Amino acid sequence: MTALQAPKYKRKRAPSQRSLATRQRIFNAAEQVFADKGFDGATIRDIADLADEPVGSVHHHGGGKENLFHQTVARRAETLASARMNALQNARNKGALTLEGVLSAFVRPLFDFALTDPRWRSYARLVAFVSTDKRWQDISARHFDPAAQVFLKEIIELLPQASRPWITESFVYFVSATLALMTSQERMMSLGAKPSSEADQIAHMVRFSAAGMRA
Amino acid sequence: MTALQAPKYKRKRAPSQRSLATRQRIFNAAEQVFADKGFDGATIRDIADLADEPVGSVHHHGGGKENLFHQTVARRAETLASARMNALQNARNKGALTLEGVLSAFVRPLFDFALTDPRWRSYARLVAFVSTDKRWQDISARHFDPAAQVFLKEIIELLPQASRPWITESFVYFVSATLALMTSQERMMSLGAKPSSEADQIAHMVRFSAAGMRA
DNA sequence: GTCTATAATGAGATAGAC
DNA sequence: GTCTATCTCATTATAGAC
Repeated sequence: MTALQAPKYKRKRAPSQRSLATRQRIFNAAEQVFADKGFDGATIRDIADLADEPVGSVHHHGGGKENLFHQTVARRAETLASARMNALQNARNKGALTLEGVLSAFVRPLFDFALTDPRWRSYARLVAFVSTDKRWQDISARHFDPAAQVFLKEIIELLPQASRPWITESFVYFVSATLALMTSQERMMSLGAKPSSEADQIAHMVRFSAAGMRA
Repeated sequence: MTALQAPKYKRKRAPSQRSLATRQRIFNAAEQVFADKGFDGATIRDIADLADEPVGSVHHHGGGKENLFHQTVARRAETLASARMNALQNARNKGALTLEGVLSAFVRPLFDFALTDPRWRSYARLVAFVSTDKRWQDISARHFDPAAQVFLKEIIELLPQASRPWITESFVYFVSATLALMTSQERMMSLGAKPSSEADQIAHMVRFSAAGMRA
């Protein structure tokens, strides 16, 4: 139940186009509902309604609520990890790496994706849920930690005078600020900030975190 | 249902000692269970079991799940807000305010309380839940924003050259780092940090945030 | 105020016709 | 693969004896 479900032993034949389409609609709906209400707050029925599918269909494709959740997170994880690694490589190619460059490479892909596909915005909130709930630590470790480790290593090289725990703790604060950026727009406004443009906010957050790490 | 329940119109007589005691045990249990599992994940039965009280009793004292949640958050909110204001005043009395001093005054009371009463540790996690879930924005605005506004104003005076949105956004990152400090111990370890002492971590976090704000 | 029993609802999951 | 109907269980909430 903690492992991702193994592929079916032998698939008799390839899934039909229609099957793939409903499958996608179900996962899109699951992504949005889980992002909006969290795992416990979401119900299979919410998802079924949003996908405009019968409840049984959600079970069929998802294999149960928990499994559906796993798969929903996993679906875009690889894409995100690759994009982050690519961004890091691009930053390297442009000359000497800076701390800001590394942090940007970690953050930007998520927001760039969201610009063209709003579904990535839901996925980002979903990532926030997974990252903050101890219950999903396994998922987090499997899908997000590997990339985090690479970035962490890069930061350590850029800050040779800083201690290892300092950098790790700082990195966690950086990630939490990233999640806050994705989820706390209302909170900022309730504290009286006129909303800056998102691009500005990202730049701010990166600057904030980089300065914090160098302290 | 969004407002805190009004005090009973006319209480016939004062609650007995025994009643007050069970009431406290119920709220202590609610605090812990809500902090561990969140609002949706928690059940009245979990709370009743932990308090060693019958389910009906939890309903009687709590007035329904949502009301119980509100009250549980409210119970310590005033104490926390006052302690923060006192800490700020103490910092002022010690001489010129520094940014680090202001941030410490905001963060430390929560951890100081937790040192002598572990229940405050649950409450801290509860605050994290409330602060990150849009659904509880009202509670957050009522109980935590007033103090936040005071601290925000102080920070604005200390950083006259910084823009208002910059400071607000930075403050949100600071708060998110505070919450991460309270909830992400495991995450830091899974990223390979040996745990620093809590006092060190708090000092780190304050230094990180102050440097970020000044950037 | 306390506690037992029970109502009423909504949840996840499954069986089986198509 | 799809979809309807149903099962089973856990939940919140309440009624009413003590």
